[in-house]
Amino acid sequence: MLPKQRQDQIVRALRADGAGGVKVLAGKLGVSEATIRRDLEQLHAEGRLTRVYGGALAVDGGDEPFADVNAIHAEEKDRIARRAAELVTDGESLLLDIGTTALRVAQHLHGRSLTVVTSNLAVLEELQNDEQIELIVLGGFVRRSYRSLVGYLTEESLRQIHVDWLFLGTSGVRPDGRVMDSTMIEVPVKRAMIKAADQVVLLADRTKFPGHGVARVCEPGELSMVVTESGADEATRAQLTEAGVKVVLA
Amino acid sequence: MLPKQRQDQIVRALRADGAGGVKVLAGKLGVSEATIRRDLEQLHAEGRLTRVYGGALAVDGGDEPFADVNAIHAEEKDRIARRAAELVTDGESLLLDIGTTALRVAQHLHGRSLTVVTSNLAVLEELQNDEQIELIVLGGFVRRSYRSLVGYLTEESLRQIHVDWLFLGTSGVRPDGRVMDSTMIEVPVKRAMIKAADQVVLLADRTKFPGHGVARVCEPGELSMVVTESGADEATRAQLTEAGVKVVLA
DNA sequence: GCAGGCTCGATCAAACTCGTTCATGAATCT
DNA sequence: AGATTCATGAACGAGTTTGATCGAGCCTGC
Repeated sequence: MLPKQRQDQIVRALRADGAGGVKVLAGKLGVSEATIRRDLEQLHAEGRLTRVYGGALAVDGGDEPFADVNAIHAEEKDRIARRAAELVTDGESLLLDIGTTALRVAQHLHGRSLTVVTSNLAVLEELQNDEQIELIVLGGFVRRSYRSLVGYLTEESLRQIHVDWLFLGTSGVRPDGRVMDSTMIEVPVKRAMIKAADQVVLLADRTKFPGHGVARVCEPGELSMVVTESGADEATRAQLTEAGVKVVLA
Repeated sequence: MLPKQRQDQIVRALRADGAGGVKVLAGKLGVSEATIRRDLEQLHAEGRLTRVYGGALAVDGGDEPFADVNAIHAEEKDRIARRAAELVTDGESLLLDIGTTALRVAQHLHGRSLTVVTSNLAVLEELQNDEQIELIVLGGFVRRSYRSLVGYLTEESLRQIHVDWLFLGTSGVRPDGRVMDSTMIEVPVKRAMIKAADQVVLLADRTKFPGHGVARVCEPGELSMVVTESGADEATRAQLTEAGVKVVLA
């Protein structure tokens, strides 16, 4: 990427988020923090952003809280996401589900050569400026509360593609191994996603074992792998293993 | 290949990708980096691209988005966008094209009860938090430099929907009334958009009359209306009127 | 108000890019 | 045929960008 392009993207990223930390920007754009600092200095001199300690603010909407920049990550959930990201080899394609779980996976994909397909608007924002990643957005109706795309357009788009990996979130896994979800409207999309992937990986921290949900997404047999953590209910894990699902502890 | 041909191709490549590095262009065109540098120097002198360290950027010519330097005709372009937004009645659906022109229309839609369909990521960002608006995103490959979605997924999504209004941007309208675009890759998407709308409205400020572009988007007869401003070339306007297009001055 | 962790700018070496120069070969002119 | 023009690629020194490192300064929690 050209230096000028990178600087344009920094400005764009700040417009989207209101603010950005040096470390975050460096990760997003795949360069060192030193380079980001130099860019910020230059852009500040040009009046295209406001430099602050730890990062920069967008120049117009500069009243956003900067606290988010140093937000603390939920360490455990992040470990699961990191483990999931390690499963994928460069050059492969993956499908990221709706929800924060999938967003966390996306955060670990920066700088890698991958094709990412998603209906998750938070993932789109996260990876929008990452040149390395070929990003494909599924169509659909914007569901603001969940920052996602749903509906028949999404399902139709899924029928047009096929990927190596699917990373699926869930509201909970029932004791018999069935994967559940709390919102009906997402279920047809999740089913279509399962059909569009070779490997279906479920991401679920220990609080999802066992868990509830009104809508059944799929049977355990439809999963290839479950990434979870130690502390997840033994019986449910056994049920999954029996169904031929590989259970990985992050 | 002739030098002129090669230079045209460089300009075309930049329009498609937004920017290009010397090394990348040399590889693409099968010549040495020295030759590319000489070409870039010459094209820069002709104003057909912007030279930057490491390569070149596409020049702001067509309905080219997000180059940050478009504060020039902002006032006039905004008047056209406002006029366009007034055409739509609450409860109706509209399709917004790629580009800054469509983004400006979106900025005038806040708070209204409408269904907005788009493949423009800037429009998505603009309307994402507007509860009143039902927002539908077309699928597709993310084209970062233009903040848009393109490709067969986009076209396929367009086949699934139909809207009342389409607001179309352009790089220029030829003297015979043909609507042109500067980037080939957008054309199939724009054609699919035209098919998916009852009323096709072209938005074009006076600098687009007459204008050029490598790719033909549609014949004047396919348009329902053109919103422009006084000062736009009379002859071209007459040509449009003759083709049955209503020409509105903002 | 103190300690520990971050962030900062400065500095340096390595990698990259730039414009210039020169030699080569093809096409055109004399 | 010989001379001239022109585009091209290789080579080179100068200038630019980048990432790593380091000491100084700033923030936060105790």
